[in-house]
Amino acid sequence: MSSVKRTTDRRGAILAAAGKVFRAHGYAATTMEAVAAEAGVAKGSLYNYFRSKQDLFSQLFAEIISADEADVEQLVTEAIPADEKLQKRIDNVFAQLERYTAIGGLVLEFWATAARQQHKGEMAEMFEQMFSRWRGRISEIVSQGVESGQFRAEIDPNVAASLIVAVVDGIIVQSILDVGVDFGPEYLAGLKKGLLAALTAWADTKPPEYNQQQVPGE
Amino acid sequence: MSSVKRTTDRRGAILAAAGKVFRAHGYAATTMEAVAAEAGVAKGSLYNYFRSKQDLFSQLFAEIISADEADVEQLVTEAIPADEKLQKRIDNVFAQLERYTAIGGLVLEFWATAARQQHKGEMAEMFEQMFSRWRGRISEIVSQGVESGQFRAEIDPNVAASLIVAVVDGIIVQSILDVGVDFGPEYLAGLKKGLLAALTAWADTKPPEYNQQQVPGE
Amino acid sequence: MSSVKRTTDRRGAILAAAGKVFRAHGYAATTMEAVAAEAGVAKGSLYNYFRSKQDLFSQLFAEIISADEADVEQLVTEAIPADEKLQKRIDNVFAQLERYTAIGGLVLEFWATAARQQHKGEMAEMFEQMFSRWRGRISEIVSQGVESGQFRAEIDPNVAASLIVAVVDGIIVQSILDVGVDFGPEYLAGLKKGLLAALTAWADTKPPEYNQQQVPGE
Amino acid sequence: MSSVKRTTDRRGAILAAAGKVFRAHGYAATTMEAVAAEAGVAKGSLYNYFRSKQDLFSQLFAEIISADEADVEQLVTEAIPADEKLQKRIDNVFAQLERYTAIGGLVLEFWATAARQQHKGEMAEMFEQMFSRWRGRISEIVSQGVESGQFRAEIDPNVAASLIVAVVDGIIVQSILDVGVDFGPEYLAGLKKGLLAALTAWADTKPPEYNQQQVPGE
DNA sequence: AATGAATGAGCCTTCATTCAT
DNA sequence: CATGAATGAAGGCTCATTCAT
Repeated sequence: MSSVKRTTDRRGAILAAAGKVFRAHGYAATTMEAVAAEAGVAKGSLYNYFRSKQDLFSQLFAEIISADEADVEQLVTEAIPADEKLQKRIDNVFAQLERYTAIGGLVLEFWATAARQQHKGEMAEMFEQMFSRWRGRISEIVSQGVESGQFRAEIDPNVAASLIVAVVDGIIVQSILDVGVDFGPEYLAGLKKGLLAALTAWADTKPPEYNQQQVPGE
Repeated sequence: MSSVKRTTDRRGAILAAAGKVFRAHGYAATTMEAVAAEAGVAKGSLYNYFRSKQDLFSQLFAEIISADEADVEQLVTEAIPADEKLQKRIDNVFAQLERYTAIGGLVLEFWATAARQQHKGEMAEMFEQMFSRWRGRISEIVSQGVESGQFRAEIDPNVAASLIVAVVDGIIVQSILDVGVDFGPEYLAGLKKGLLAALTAWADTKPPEYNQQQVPGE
Repeated sequence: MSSVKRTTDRRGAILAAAGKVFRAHGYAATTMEAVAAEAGVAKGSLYNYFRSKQDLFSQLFAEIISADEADVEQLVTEAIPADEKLQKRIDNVFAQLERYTAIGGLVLEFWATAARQQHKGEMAEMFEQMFSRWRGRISEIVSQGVESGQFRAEIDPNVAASLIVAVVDGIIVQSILDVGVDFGPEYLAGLKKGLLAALTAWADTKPPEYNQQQVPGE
Repeated sequence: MSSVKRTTDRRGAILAAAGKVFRAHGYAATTMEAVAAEAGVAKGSLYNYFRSKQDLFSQLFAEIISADEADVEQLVTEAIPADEKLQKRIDNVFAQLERYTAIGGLVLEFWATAARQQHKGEMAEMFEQMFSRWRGRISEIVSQGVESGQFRAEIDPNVAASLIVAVVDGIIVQSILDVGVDFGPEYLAGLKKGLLAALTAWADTKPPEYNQQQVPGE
């Protein structure tokens, strides 16, 4: 019933091939020929489905992002305490760290090379939306926790959400760059404990004393 | 009076120009011609100082990293409490967010495009060292805090350090991607408070229940 | 009627154009652009048929050599006396002096410029084979003459063949270098007479007294 | 008395270095930098002695040719029979085959690459003169032999000389191209015997029957 | 829709030559 | 005369894109 679909799902095949090749070689070093070869089609055929290399990349990116949507959407609506929701989200990220690393690789790829030029606007928007959605969901969860009294009242859910997203992104970056961190159970436990502690406890801080430095070519 | 020798310092000029152009256009989209023009030298002159485009990029990257060294090194040895050290480091990052964003951009650039190809090994090593150093320093600070009783004893300084680095990196990434976050005083305060709370308080956590999903082209 | 298939035969056209341009300007001074222009194709098209300039040159050379094969091969098997075979071969060379000059030019070109670098081995082999074949054929003819009693028995067919090839090559070289020799009928006659005389007569010789001299840069 | 000269014989040093490098790498693949390095001077200094790369090559070539002059000049005037003179000349060539190979290599180099472009005329002239002189000297020797009755009267000294030069050139070419010939004593003996036989005997020949063939790009 | 040969703009790199010191 | 950094023209090669079949 569903197997007849495959016969001519050229677009999907190309997209999959593109994902593979872009991740392996990077945007710039990926040739349309390589994508075609991986997809098992002729070079010219690519242009029947995508206007250009840029376009292929953009659509691939959009595809990946939208696939991530449903997954997270459901979390917010579940009927469990906020702290468990957070932990569950973290667990998800770690369980799919490999997957997020792959996506993240494409993100970097994208940012670094493709986002410039013409599509800049269109792409920046995609990024912003993706992050907003993320942040929004986390923010809701934190709000729920604050309202239920689980989390401290002084907490600004938006700031907290931004920071939580930042940790996760930072972890993904470290994973992508393969920087020698062992993301084992202790790491995961440490992260969760730290996070909840930060949301339930609160500490005093000092105001900063600024100083500056130069970067070449600034 | 000390050194009127460097009448022009071509190498520095080229490096500065390269930093500017690479950051503006990305590695792949940067032409040697553009760098030369920006530096105010002839195209051929670049090759009197750098063997290739790759080499130029690598040396630029190395330059930037090494410039960051001294800056952070001193922090560890200062005679102030661990929590203040951490806050100071955070303050520094925020104060120089623009600078770190620039560096980070180059890092992404680097990872995404330049690190592949031949120099992969050499470059991966540079990355790993950079992160290790970072982590190492933070880890020392956390250790100091644990020893002095400021921070909770259960904390694993290495895990904590990794996480702290992750937050900071995540923030830098968000800054680079310009994702709509306002890194104002509240954000800074929120971060510092959360951080210290996490280090001084401690919470209970739940074990994860895993689930998986696919990425196109895997 | 037999093959309307090769509507354009790009490869052949490029090869022909390359032969023309290489001969006219030499390997180093020949640009791919010039070859493309001469062939009436776009610069990039050359690389659909030949991997590189070197490759183009090599294939051109191979083509020319192989074209020369059949021509000479038949001579050995013809049912005429050895002396006539030799004369016929000489006649052929003279009749096609222009052609051989062209080939020779490419050979010099080749030796002087292209054979260095990477393909040295592959190319040296081509040379050696070409010469061996030549020599082998002449050697056979001389052998036939010696066996039939036409030529003197003391003659070593291999040495004789080498020398005959040398004269012919020398003539081609002079023709290539355009050194002011008139290759008219008298010259041809003189060569043939001298050759046959040398093979039928035999003279006394003296042992050499050696002396040496220097070349700059040795 | 003569050793003070060396102190500043920069020109000679450069010339020697050029000979070495040109022979090793070929004209096109030789950089002025390499010549300078080999000569132990700075790149710019070359231009104090030679107008250009071409000029350097030309002067090197002229130098080598003129060095060959004296050597052969004396032979003609010696008071020995013509056949011995010829044999002596042949012996000389063989004794110095290595040297002639070196020169020949430069000749090919020159012809193949440098002779084109502007200096074509000047260079062609040098070639022609070199060959003429060669031929002239041999021609004289043959004349002497014909006059003294040693050689046959029907022989045209000019044609004979051309042919003798051709053999020698052919041998040098084979030596340069390193084509698998063993230039041992038998080869030398065979050459000398054949040569003298050709000059003292005489044979009947047949008129040629022409046929043609094509070269790609003609 | 599929194909893949053809295209040509564009880029990195080399190197002979110049010239200020 | 010596030096070597600076120059810039020139060329080989790649590859996204087009288009005739």
